[in-house]
Amino acid sequence: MAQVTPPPGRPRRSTINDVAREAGVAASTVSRAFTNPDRVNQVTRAHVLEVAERLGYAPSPTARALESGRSDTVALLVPDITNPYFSGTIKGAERAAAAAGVTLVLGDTQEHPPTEEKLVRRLGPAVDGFVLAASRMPDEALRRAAELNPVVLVNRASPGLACVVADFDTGTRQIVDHLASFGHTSFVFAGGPPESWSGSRRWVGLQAAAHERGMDVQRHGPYVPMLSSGAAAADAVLGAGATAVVCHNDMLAIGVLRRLGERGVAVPGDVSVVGFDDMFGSDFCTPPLTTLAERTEDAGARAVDTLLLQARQRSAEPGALVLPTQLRVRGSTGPARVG
Amino acid sequence: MAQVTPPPGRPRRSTINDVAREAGVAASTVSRAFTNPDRVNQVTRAHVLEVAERLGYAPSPTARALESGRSDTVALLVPDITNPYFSGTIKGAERAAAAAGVTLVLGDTQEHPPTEEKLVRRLGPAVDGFVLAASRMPDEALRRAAELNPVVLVNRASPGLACVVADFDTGTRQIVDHLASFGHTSFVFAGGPPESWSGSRRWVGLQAAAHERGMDVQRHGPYVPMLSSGAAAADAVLGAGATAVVCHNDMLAIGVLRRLGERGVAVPGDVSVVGFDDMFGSDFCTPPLTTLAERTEDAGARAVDTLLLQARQRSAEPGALVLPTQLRVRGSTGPARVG
DNA sequence: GATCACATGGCAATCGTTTGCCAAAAGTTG
DNA sequence: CAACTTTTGGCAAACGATTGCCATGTGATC
Repeated sequence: MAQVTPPPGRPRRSTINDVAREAGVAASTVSRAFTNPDRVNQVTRAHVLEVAERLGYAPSPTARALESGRSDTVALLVPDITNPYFSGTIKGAERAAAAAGVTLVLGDTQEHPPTEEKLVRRLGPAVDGFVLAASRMPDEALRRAAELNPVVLVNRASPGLACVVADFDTGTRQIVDHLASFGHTSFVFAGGPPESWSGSRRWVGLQAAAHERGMDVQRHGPYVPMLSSGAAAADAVLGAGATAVVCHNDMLAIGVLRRLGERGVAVPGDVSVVGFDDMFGSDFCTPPLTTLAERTEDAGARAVDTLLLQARQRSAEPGALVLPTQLRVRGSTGPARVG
Repeated sequence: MAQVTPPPGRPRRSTINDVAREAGVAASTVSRAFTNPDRVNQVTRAHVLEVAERLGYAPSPTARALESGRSDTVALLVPDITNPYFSGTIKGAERAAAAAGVTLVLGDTQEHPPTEEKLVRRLGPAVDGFVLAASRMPDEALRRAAELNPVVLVNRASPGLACVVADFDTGTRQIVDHLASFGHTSFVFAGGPPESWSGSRRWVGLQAAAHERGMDVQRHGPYVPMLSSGAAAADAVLGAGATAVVCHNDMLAIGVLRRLGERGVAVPGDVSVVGFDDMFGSDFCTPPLTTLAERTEDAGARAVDTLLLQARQRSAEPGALVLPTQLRVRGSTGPARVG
């Protein structure tokens, strides 16, 4: 019977069986040669590996996952991939995943809770767990997701779930101390989206610290954290006659800087500006931005590590890992103007 | 016989068989209800879907991939995830993948060809294809990879492979025209890594355009395209007494701007600076950078689209898709200083 | 040299789907 | 109403690995 000659297509990828046949052993032996070296004779193993190499064989993660239940894949979901703030988290997660020999699946939730839930549901059966960065999902949805898959949150907390968060309490106090040291007695907070967990933590921290120091603080916004929203925020700050503004994040802060520049307002002469995130670009805008840096790369890496721990050993320890923040003082803050 | 009661672990995810049993149909019917609606009666289908919903069933992409051969997953490999230049490509790829209902796996090759090859080999059996952005792999390795998986390159060309590239020929001519219009009669190119395909395309284009216009151009470098390399590049430019410098990319260009600022050199008064990429931040550095913008987001999206086309129908058309570039003229370029 | 343990390799079941094929049921046609 | 087509659902065989269990062969021990 003539073998069907496949038309000029892609050559079939060789499987464990091809290797087994070619090496004259059973498939199970090939499998063990790869995953369980002690279980097979050294010389057999060497031979198998040699044949595998020659055939260009690589084990199929898919088939492996199906049988073993582990996919050695973790998913990282971020609200907006393009936002440079998340670059660090992504990088860190990538690094930790690569170090652990695990594949990273990246999802963009578009700041949209339903999209996030849909992704979790779709990816769930195929990954070993989720790192949800700045998740917008309601607690209830998070709880449900965590029933089926290990979940670690980044800069978001939810009852019973492990998370990695920045130390906003200390960080915001540093900001307030810094402003106070320059003689500011009040400031404005230009707030971001109400659903943002980080945002509310920041506001709470700023209020508390301001209160401790007897400073006056008022909140404006919410503003969409984009450069273009900076104009509105800046104008509101000027309208309020404030000597300092702390912005929801650097994106907004840089937008504010721009607008102030356009309007001929001196920074920090007339108004001091502070941001959050120390995002890429914050050190080369004009003036360079004073901002509270988070260790986002660490956060991403630690989140993945925590997740893998949780997934491999089923020891679910829903602890919170708090990472220190650091105030980077640059040119956008200075002495309060008098009068 | 007493059923083994699982200790307080994660509840078992329901499978197609659970749904089938609960709905009183065969597993194949459930499968078809999801993937082949016409093949099953409307009311049966509705019932099955209802049961599936109730049980929180989601098909396992893993099992599906194993049988069907398609994983509905594509991998995007970039040299450096953190580099904001790639954000656009990543975003675009994500968008196109999401639109096609396909999962995106992200890999960071760390600008390291062996890492890239290892990733391709490891991920190969589990994905429907690769988008390789600014791949550093030698042509030969690319060819081998493309034998086993569909591959689409971004800003890299290789014989027989589909690619999406920026129109550097036109773009570089625009840069040169722009400089010439300001009276510059020569300029320096601060080059990037020699392996960079984009980099060499840029250099070739600049040379050709300069030659056409009778301008003099010399190449310095290579420089590692990071902010910190800007100092060396800037100093070299000053040493050469050039009136204009075109940098390998914006990262380097901004580094150059900084250094020139530190040294009290006026931009564009003394020296004009041009970059490539229109990376995030290029519009709010000081002065804002004149740069050649690529449509990176489009590139990522088109690459994924091309890849899926190639993967689904096995029509391998190794065409090159050339995307237009756009010169964004900002504050860093101006009239050549005289003398 | 008989006994035993251990190292090693193979058999076969399994993971959760998809899909080719067949059979039953339903509808159509003359 | 017989013969035929079409719709619809089920059976069972893959897909490519992993892994529990068993069989064999080897060397160690007494």
